[in-house]
Amino acid sequence: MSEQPDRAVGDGTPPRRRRVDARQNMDALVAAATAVFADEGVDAPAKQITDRAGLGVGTLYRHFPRRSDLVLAVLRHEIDTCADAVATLGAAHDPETALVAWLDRYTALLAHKQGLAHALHSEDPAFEALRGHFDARIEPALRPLLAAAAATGRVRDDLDAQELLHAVALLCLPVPGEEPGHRDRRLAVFLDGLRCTSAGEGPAPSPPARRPS
Amino acid sequence: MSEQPDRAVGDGTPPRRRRVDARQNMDALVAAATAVFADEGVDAPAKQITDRAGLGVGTLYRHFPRRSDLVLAVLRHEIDTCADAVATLGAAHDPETALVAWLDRYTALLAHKQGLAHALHSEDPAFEALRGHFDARIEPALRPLLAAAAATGRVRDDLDAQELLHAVALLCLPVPGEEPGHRDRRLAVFLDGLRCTSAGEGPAPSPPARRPS
DNA sequence: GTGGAAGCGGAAGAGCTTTCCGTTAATATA
DNA sequence: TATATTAACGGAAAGCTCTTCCGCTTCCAC
Repeated sequence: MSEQPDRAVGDGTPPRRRRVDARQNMDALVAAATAVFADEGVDAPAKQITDRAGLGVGTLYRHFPRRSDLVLAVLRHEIDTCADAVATLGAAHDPETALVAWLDRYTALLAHKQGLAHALHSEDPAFEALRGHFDARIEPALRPLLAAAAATGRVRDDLDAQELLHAVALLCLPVPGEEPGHRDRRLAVFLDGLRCTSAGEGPAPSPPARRPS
Repeated sequence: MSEQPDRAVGDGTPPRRRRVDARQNMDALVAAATAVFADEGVDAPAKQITDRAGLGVGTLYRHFPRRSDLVLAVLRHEIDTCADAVATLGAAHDPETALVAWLDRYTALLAHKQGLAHALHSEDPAFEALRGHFDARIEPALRPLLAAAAATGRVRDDLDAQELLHAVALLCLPVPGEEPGHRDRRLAVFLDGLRCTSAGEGPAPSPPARRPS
């Protein structure tokens, strides 16, 4: 939640401030990356970012050794804001309404930040830190809201917060040639599935899940 | 559905047979690719495939200029078999049961062939041919079955075959650290959403879809 | 057989990520 | 202010990939 500290913390390391030019360069890189990611997605070449920031590649890698460190720096604030929205919505609406409204907020984040949904599902270990922060902030925020909604009996309770987040994120992935409305429609179908089960305790009435091969 | 012809077809091109060594090499490449894809997914380096086949990279690119040409050669038979299963299931069951059973078959294909689901959603133009064949074979097969199921009134009719295929394929994508059962559970939720709407004509009762930004 | 085209192999070129280290310049200290 | 220290910079270079290209080889029709 906090930015990287400007001082080394903990055990007796000498208290040396981070150089201010270093801090400025980091900020310039984040600003450049924000612009480039918006134009070309999170897979844009590193060179493009460093050129835009007027810095060398070495500097980029010094501050952001893995790609997700940079993506995370760009998105940290928005991810946190999305997580914090759970509390606001939960206070203003009944649990079911709040859940749906928050999921709407969540899909907006995924849809608006081109490449975020994709990065979250990348097998590439370079994106681990991003997934880590995402899970650490979003999942704990959603959990109580989902539990409250399930307690009303109008939302199924056999899916945990993690699964719900993953499912929705998958459905937000862009499909190459598709029309714009499709994403919303498949999300609507999924949400209906999330609600229509009236069973309070037992397993969902859908066909038994197949064992994965 | 058919393999590439051994003779040039159509307009007056001279009728020259494909050389038999070329044919053998193509087969060797497909066999090698099948093995490598199974081990490492469809993104495995080309070198690995040619080494396994004992051929040069030039030969690979001569026969399969784009990656999806190779993926397609590896999977063509299984995709076609899956498409053909629609007719069999449709003849043996009522439409709703047949639809669910076929979707089960479809998810098995996506889950079993590591990387297929991912390749289908890749932005990379190198996978266009694969998507093309997929859409050309699978979508027309599913369409009448979905229409029949919708006609029973027990399956919603506001989603076309293409959208259904895409949605299910997205939900089949692997999520990096997740437990095996999750995929089946989110599919089950989606299927419930596909069924629970009793409205015959009107739009689904879920909240209005937001415009994508 | 033999001529010519189809096909082969791997070198070469281009693009990318990531590392490394000589140089530059910010900061602490006097 | 002057100087020593060292964090931080920049870009060359290494390493990986995909893709193209072209001289050489092999097959096939005649």
